[in-house]
Amino acid sequence: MLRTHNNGELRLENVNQDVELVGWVAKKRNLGSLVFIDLRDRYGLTQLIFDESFNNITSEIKNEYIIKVKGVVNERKDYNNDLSTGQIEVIVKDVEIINNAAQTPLIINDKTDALEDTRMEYRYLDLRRPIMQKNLMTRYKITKTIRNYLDNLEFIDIETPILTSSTPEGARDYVVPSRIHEKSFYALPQSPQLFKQLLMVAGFERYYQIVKCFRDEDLRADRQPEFTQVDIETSFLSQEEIQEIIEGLFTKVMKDVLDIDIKTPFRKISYYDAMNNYGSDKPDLRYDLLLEDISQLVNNTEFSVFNDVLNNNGVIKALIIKDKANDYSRKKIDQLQELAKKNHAHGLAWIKIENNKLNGPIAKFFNDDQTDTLINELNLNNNDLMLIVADKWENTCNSLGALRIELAKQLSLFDNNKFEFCWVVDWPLFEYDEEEKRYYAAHHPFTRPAVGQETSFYQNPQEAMAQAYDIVLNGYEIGGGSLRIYDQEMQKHMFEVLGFNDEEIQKQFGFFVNAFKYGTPPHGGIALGLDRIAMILTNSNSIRDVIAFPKNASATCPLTKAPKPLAQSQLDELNIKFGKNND
RNA sequence: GGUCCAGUGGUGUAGUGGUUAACAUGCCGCUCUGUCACAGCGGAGAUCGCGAGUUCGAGUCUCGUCUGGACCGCCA
Repeated sequence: MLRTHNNGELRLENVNQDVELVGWVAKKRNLGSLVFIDLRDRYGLTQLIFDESFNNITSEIKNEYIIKVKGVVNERKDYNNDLSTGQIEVIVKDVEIINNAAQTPLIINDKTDALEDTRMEYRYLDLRRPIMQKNLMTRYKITKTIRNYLDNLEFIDIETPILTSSTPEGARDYVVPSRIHEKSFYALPQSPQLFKQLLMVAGFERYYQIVKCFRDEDLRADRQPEFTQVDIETSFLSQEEIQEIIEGLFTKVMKDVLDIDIKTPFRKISYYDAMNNYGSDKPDLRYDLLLEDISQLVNNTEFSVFNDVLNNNGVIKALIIKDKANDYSRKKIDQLQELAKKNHAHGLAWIKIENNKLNGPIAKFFNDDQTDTLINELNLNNNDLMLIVADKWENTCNSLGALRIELAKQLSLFDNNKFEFCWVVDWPLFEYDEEEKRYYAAHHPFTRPAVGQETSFYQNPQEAMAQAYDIVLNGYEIGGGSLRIYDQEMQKHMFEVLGFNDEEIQKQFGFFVNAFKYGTPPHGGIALGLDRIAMILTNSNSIRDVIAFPKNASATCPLTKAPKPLAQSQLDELNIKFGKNND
């Protein structure tokens, strides 16, 4: 052993003990005949002190060198309250350089200001920063807690294949060419959905897996092409029973990881209420700032945009920002308008309340009565600002929802140490694609229709609701689940609504549909996004900060440079040839 | 596929058409016995992502291109 203690554990009670420490040189402070070195390992920092007899060797020691020291623990003259070991130091009696280090391209410190690009290229150095170590340890704590919790509830961890079969619908698949079977490909799973349902058919009753999933779609700050899902499936449980299990899981995670007590049961909000009130299907409940439907208050103004929208089944909604109109200049409002347009609003109207009157470009369309109605019904006061979108329901909600989030940031409406969970329930079963003139499954094609709609969902698909539920934390969708169809006929109808004929069903999902013949239990489950959960619990801005080796925004790995071209011999073995124009 | 932002010593930034490209940090050297973002003094280090254009003159303006980031589409 190179050490008797780690760099985070020595305390006052160790004073006068002989110790041996090893670690990386985090910082050297040279005061001439007295040199301090902060020695770092994953447990923390310990201050070493060298007298002038070590001058030859301390001048040789640079940042990130690995050194081993023998010494005596000493009480410091001045405590450093920022360090767990801040009351002691080690007076060095002997030192050995274990390894040297080149100048690092980034500063190994929580406060590094290296850009993401540099951090990714030298990820192993980035991960040496205490904050990143803490993030990954938090992630580990989360998975460990989840495993313990589920193990105690008699869930069993079963692995499902990574090399599997491509399925239509859903995200683009990552595919892997088969060497043995020419012109055939495996697909990497977008989720173990079908396998976990088959495990229910098999009779395991309670399954979980913390598993990598793959989707070949464009990335975002909270989206990676490979990501980790806590995949859970149960038999014979109701939606409420499944939700209780998950609420228990998060209660335990929040307690064990952050020592925070959360309240259960979580609020349940229907999809339509979430959209109407928060302008999002994943509402951030840490603050109010609700969308107000003002369609009925402005339905007889002279403003043609409002009238056109109302005549075309659109809605007019507003965000009311109390007592902040003076803080919102024309320029700032224009920026908000850009954001609204990005989210598919045609425009953003605004009204400021000044001297108990409406002010702004559209104020002139309101007569005195309409003005009074608006002010009274909405309890408007001077210096209030109204941001108004008039559009199709979905566009109105979504664009104001985006503004709500932006305004909350600008006005500091939320506390980063607050955690507000909720369930979003009562989802539509289908979405209709106007261009392709067909229905798509809103959740996935194995979702059970709501109670009472089992027989009619394929006659009136547009009205069918799903027994699906998303779990939302602080405005992020951290999981989604549903009760599944377990009736063979119903599953067949589902595929029919989605436009599959018998032959296609057999070809794409035959193995799955056939399994339903042999006694399939009622079942349902959920998949939780581990990366997002870890991102939120570590207060990170991106899931890349809780993934050891993530891909960058263009889906490449800056460290290994993947994906890369293959050697010709490999291509030959796989029988892959490129066309003349794209070789 | 689209929109927007960025690219300047090792790292992160400033530089808004005009001298020798500035600052912080890191690095190197010297001084210093209580620092902990140590301090002080000195030093090295950048053909300003790449290519073309406008101009007497381009880090700065234009076009193209590459790279990175945020978002929209997409993500059942």
